[in-house]
Amino acid sequence: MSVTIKDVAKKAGVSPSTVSRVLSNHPRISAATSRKVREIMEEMGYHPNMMAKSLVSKTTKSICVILPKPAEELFLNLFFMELIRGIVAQAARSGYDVLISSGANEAEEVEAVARLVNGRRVDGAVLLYSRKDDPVVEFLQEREFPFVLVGRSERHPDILSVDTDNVQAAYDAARHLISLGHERIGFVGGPPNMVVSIDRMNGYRKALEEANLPLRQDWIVEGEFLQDSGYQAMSLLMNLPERPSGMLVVDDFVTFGVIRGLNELGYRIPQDLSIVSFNNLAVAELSSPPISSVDIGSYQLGYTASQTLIHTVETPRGERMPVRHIIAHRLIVRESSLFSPINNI
Amino acid sequence: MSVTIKDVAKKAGVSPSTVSRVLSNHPRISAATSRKVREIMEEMGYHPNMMAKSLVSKTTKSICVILPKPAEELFLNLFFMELIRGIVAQAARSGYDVLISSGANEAEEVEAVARLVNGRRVDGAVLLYSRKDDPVVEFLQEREFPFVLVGRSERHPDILSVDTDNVQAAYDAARHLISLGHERIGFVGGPPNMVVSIDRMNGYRKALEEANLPLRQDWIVEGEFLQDSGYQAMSLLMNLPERPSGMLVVDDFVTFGVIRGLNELGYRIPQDLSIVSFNNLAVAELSSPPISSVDIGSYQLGYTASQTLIHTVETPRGERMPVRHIIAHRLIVRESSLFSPINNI
DNA sequence: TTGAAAGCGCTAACAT
DNA sequence: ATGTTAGCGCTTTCAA
Repeated sequence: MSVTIKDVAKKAGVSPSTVSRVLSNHPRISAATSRKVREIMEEMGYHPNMMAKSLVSKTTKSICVILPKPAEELFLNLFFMELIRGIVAQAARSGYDVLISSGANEAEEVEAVARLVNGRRVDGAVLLYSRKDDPVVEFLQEREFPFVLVGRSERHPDILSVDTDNVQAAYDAARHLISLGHERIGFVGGPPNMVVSIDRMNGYRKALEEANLPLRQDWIVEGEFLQDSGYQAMSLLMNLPERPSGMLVVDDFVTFGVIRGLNELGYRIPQDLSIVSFNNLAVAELSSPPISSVDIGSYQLGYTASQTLIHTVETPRGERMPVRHIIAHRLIVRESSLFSPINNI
Repeated sequence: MSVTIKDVAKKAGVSPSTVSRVLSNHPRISAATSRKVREIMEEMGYHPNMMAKSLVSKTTKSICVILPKPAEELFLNLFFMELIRGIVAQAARSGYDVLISSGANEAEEVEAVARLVNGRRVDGAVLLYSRKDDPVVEFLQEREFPFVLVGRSERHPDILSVDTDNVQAAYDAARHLISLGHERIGFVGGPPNMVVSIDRMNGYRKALEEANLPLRQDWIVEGEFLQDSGYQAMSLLMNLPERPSGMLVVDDFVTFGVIRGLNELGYRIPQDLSIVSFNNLAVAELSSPPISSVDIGSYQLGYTASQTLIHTVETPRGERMPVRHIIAHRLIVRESSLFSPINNI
C-alpha cells in the first residue's frame, strides 16, 4: 500500500530509527544522511502516518470545538462562523487540526465531547459559550481535560477562558446613547440563561444608574426574539405612554427582528428609536439603516482561544495556568444611532 | 495511565482478543463472557483508544470539510454554517467525526487538505463549493481520494456530488416574477468564477427567453456586491431610461446590499422593484421587507453530502459510483415580491 | 552518529 | 468459544 518509514529506510540503506530521527530533526544526525533520507522520502512520496505517530506520542495534534445546539440561539450562527474561522486559522498555524462536534441537546453534547475525550482523539477542547450551568464544562473540569471557554462561567470563574468584557461593552454602548442626549433607554436581551445576556444587561444597568436615568422594567425585553415575538414586543414597547428613545439590543440578528417590527409599525430609525447593537456581524453594515454595533472581534476571540488552548495543552500539567483573556471591543457607530433627541425637542 | 484492553482482559481473566471481540460484537462469543467483560469495562472506566484502532483498521472514522477562503465570498458564511450543521449531524449519526480545515488562499487550501489526506487522518472529504477550476478537486481526483462536492464541477461532471438544480431554481424564481406580470427583470449575480453564479444566471436567461422577454445586458450585474459597489450598481441600474421592475439576486446577503442601496436612493420594495433572492437564510425572514427567497435546503445539502460521502467511503473501491444528488428547492414568497406591476399601470 | 529491539493499544488470522 | 501470535507505522531507550 502506502509507503512507510521502513520502505524509506530500506531504500536509503539506513535503519527506520534514523529515518524517524531525520523526520523529527534530531540533533545528532549527520547532515549527509539527513539530506539523503529527505531526498528519498520526496522521491518515494513518503508522508508520515499521523495515527501511528499519535499512538506512540500520546498526542493527537488536534483540538475540538463544541458547537452549541442551534435551536434557541440560531441567531449566533454568523458569530460562530467567524469564531471558527479564527480557531481554524490559528490551529493550522500551530500545526493542529480542528474537529467540530455538536449535539441536538445538552446530553448529546456531553456525549459527543465524551466520545472525543475518552477515545483520546483530541488534546483539548474549545467551548463556544456558556450557559449558567453547563454540563460540558462540568464534564471537562472533572476529567481535568484541557479546555478553553469562549465566554465566562459563573460557577467556575477561574477557568481558562477568552472573553469580551461584556459589562463594559454594554456600558460603552449605553454611554454612547446617553452622550447623544437620550434619557429613556431600553434593552433587548437574549436568552436569560446565557452569561452574555446577563453581562450586557448589567453593563446597561450600570450606565443608566450612573447617569441617574430611569431604569424601567417595561423597557427591558428578554428572550427569543426573532420573528413574531419581536413584532409583539416592539408593539408593546412603543405603545407605552412613556416610550424609550434609544435601545440596546443584544445581537445584530435580534436587531433585525426589532427593526422589522418597527418598520411594520411605521416607526423610523433612528428618529423614533435609536439602536445600538452588539457583535458587529457582516449584516450590521448591510442593514437599512446600517446598525451601530459593538465589534467584539469574533475572529480574534477564536484565534486567541485556539492559541491559549494549544499553549496549555503543550504545557506540562503542573505548570498550567487558568488565565482569562479579555479581547478589546469597540463601538462602530452607524446610522441606526446617528440621531440626537435633544435637537428634536 | 489510561486503562487498556489488556488491563480489562487481565481483570476479567480472559485474553485481550476476547475483549476486542466483545467490543466489536463478534458473533461467536458467549453471552456470559460478553456480559462479564462489559461489566469490567464499565467498572474500570475503559474506553477504546481510537488511534490504536485506526492504525490497525486503516480507517479513521472521520471526514473533513474544506472551508473555502472567506475573502470574496464572505456572504456565504451563514450558508456554510447551516451546511456544516447538516454535515456534522449526519456524520455523528454514522459514527464519524468531522475535521474542519481551510486556507487563506487556494494554495493553502490544497496544502491543508493534502496534510489531512497524506497523513491519513481522514477517510473522505467534503468540498463546500466549486470554482470553475478548483485545484482541490484536481488534487483529490488525482489521488482517487473519496470526496463529495457540494455544488457542481464543470470540468468533472461525473463526480460524487450533492447540489441544487440552480438552473431550475432560478428559472422558477423568474417564472414567479413573470407570473406576477413583470416584463422587465434584472439579475444580480455573484462572483462569475463560481459555478452557482453561472447556473442561476442561465436559469434566469432561460425563463426570460421562453417568455419572450427582453434580456438586457445592462440589467445584469455581476460580482462582489456588499457595500459601496452595491449602492453604485443600484444607482446605475435604477437611473436607466428603462429600468427593471423585478430582479433576481443570487444570495440573501447580497440582497441586503441591494435593499440598502435602494433605500438610500429612496426606492420602495416591492413597489419600485420586486426582488426574489436565493438560499433563504435566516436573515431573509428578518429583513424589512422580508425577502422572497428560494430555499435550497442548506442543512439538507450538508446532511446528504455527509451521507453519500460516508456511504462511498464504506463501499469497496471498485463498486463506488459517482452519483449526483439533487436536493429539492422551493420558493418562499414573502413581501419583497408581493406586488404586481400590472395593477399598477 | 547510527542500529536493534521493544512497545504504543488494538485487531485478525490461525490454532485449539 | 477462546487463546496465541503477529503485526499496523511509528518513537525511543539502550548499545555499539
